[in-house]
Amino acid sequence: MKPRKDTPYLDLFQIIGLKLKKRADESIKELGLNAQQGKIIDYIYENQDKNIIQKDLADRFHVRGASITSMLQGLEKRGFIERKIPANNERQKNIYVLPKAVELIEAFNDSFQSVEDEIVQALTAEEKRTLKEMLIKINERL
Amino acid sequence: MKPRKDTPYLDLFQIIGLKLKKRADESIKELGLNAQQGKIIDYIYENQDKNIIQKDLADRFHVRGASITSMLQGLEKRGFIERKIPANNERQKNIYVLPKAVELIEAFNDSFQSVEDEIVQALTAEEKRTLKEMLIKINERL
DNA sequence: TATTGACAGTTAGTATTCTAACAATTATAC
DNA sequence: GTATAATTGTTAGAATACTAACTGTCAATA
Repeated sequence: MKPRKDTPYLDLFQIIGLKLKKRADESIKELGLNAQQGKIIDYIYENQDKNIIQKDLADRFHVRGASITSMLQGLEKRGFIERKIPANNERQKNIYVLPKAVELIEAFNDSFQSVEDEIVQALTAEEKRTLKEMLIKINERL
Repeated sequence: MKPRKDTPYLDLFQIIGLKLKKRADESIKELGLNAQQGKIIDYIYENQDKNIIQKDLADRFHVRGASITSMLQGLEKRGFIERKIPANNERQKNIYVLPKAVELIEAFNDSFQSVEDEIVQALTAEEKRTLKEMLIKINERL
C-alpha cells in the first residue's frame, strides 16, 4: 500500500493565511480600505524619506509590478497618496502619503495589532519566540 | 515616544502564504490547473464515497459558496469532475472525479509534496513537531 | 397543512492580481 | 559614441474570489 500523501504544513499555512487576510480586511473595512492597501500606506509612510519607488513595494509585498501600478493608481485617484517622478531618473516614481491617509494610519495599525494578538493568543512567551524564529527561517529559505 | 507598531506574525504568515501559493501554482502549472483546483480535485477524490456536496468544499477550503460554484463549473466544463443531484435532496449536488482528473492526481500530489518538503527543509524533526502543534493551535483559535 | 425560515446553489457585477506585450529611460559593452 | 541590454512602469485582457440578490427545496412549527 502506497504511503498516504499528506501536506499539513502547506495546508495549515494556506488556511491560516486566508483566515488572517479576511480578519485583517474586516478589521479596517470601515475605513474604506482593505488590508493590503492599509499595509502599503503604512509602509510608504514609514519609508517615504528613503525615496521608495514602486518596485520596492512590489518586492516587499511579493506582488507584480502591474499590481502595484493598479493599486497605486486607485489610491492616488482617491487622494491617499501621490507619485512624483524624481529628477535623477525619469523611469521611476517616488511615492508619498497625503494627509488624508496619514489620519488613518494609527487606526488601522491598531486594527492590525489586534489581529496580530489573536494569532499568538494561545502561545506562551517562549512559544512565541520559537515560532517567530521558525517562521523567519522558513521565509528566508522559501 | 509611542511604541512602534509591529506585526511580525501577521506579516510572516501573509508572505509565506503568498510564496507557497505561487510555488504550488507553478509546480502543477504544466498540468493545466492551479494549486487550488488540484487541492480540490484531490479532496473530492478522497471523499467522493462520502457524498460530499459543494458546501463541504466551501467549508474545507474557506471560500464562499459562489466561488465553489464558479470553480466547479469550470472543472466540469473541462471534463475533470461531474455533479449529480442526489435522490434524497434536490438542493444539493454530489461531486465526483472523472478519469481525466484521476490520472493527474498522483502527479500533483507529488508536486505538493515537494513544496511541503521545502517548507520544513531547514527544521529538525523536533522543530517540525513543535511547529505543527503551534500551527494547529493557531488555526483552531482563529 | 400552511407558513415561515433555513439551506444549497446560482447569477450578476465588482475588485484584485496575474501574464504578456509594450514604451520610455538608463546602463553596459564594444 | 552607438548599439544592445536591463530597468521601471503601464496597458489590455484573463482568471479568481468576493458580495448581494435571487431561485428552488427542505425543515420546523403552530
